Amino acid sequence: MRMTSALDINESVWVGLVRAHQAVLASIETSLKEANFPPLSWYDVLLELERAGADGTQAFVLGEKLLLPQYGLCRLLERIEKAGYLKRTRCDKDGRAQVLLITKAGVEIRQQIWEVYSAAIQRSIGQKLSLTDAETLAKILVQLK
Amino acid sequence: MRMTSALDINESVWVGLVRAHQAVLASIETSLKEANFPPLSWYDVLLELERAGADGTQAFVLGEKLLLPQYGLCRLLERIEKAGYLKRTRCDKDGRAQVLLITKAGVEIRQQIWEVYSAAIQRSIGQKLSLTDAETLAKILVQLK
DNA sequence: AAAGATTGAAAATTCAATCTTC
DNA sequence: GAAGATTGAATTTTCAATCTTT
Repeated sequence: MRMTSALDINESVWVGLVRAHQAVLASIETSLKEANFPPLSWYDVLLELERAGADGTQAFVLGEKLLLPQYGLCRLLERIEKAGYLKRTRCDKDGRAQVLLITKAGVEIRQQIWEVYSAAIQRSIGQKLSLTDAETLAKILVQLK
Repeated sequence: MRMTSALDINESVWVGLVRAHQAVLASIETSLKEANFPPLSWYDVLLELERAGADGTQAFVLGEKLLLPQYGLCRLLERIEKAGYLKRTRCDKDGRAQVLLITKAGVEIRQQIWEVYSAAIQRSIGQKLSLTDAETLAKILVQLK
């Protein structure tokens, strides 16, 4: 009789990671879409800008944090700005760079999105895992970064 | 002193899931791109077709397995067929349906992709987790489906 | 030249139909 | 009418430049 090899277990982890990620993500994106809210990527941007406060954030710093390619960030910011949730301004210190500021409307939508978003997280994670399994999971996942 | 609430832990799980997934995925996609191989979605299709054997697979069954929307599957199959890795044929039993067959070239590329793919999995998972952590992780992730 | 940002064109994804067969 | 598949148009993503400032 054959034992499960170390090779197989890593494949199982990957398959599990893909399935779990896509299940939770689908649940979240469906909730957002039903509420007529923008996609999750907008939330990530708005949260970072809100955390940065009145000084704003440099665009390229945001890009590094969110692991977005230059053009990806640029086009994402274009759309969010067009929707009125952020402002892009030239940086005083460095003419090449941009400083990003969240608008009042941006703060409001971020809060509204969070209500739907966090409820979806509770539904798709909180209701499926025991507290101890959730804690164990969070601890192990950190090692994969 | 404040305890971590059950609410917070679920957020941590979600953040961990997103980060871990994207780290491993990035490693895999980078390896595939370096080797000039098609994206991962092609692999999933080819693997299913290879498993199905000489009888092939009905397209809509594949779509359900891979959780793809009708149009998404249709356009994916278009591209893979155009690359010569599968054939789409009308189903005898049901004129609405399609039977998919992997080609010889498809079998070959699937095998080549797997060599790169599995190596990337070992690097981004196997080298970061102990065997027991990997086993625990796989077990807990299944519950999130 | 390097860093930060932008853009045109191509490819992929999505939405909302539509088409064909049952 | 419903199931399976396709398609036109719109949006988003990607690649490969290009532009501006340091």
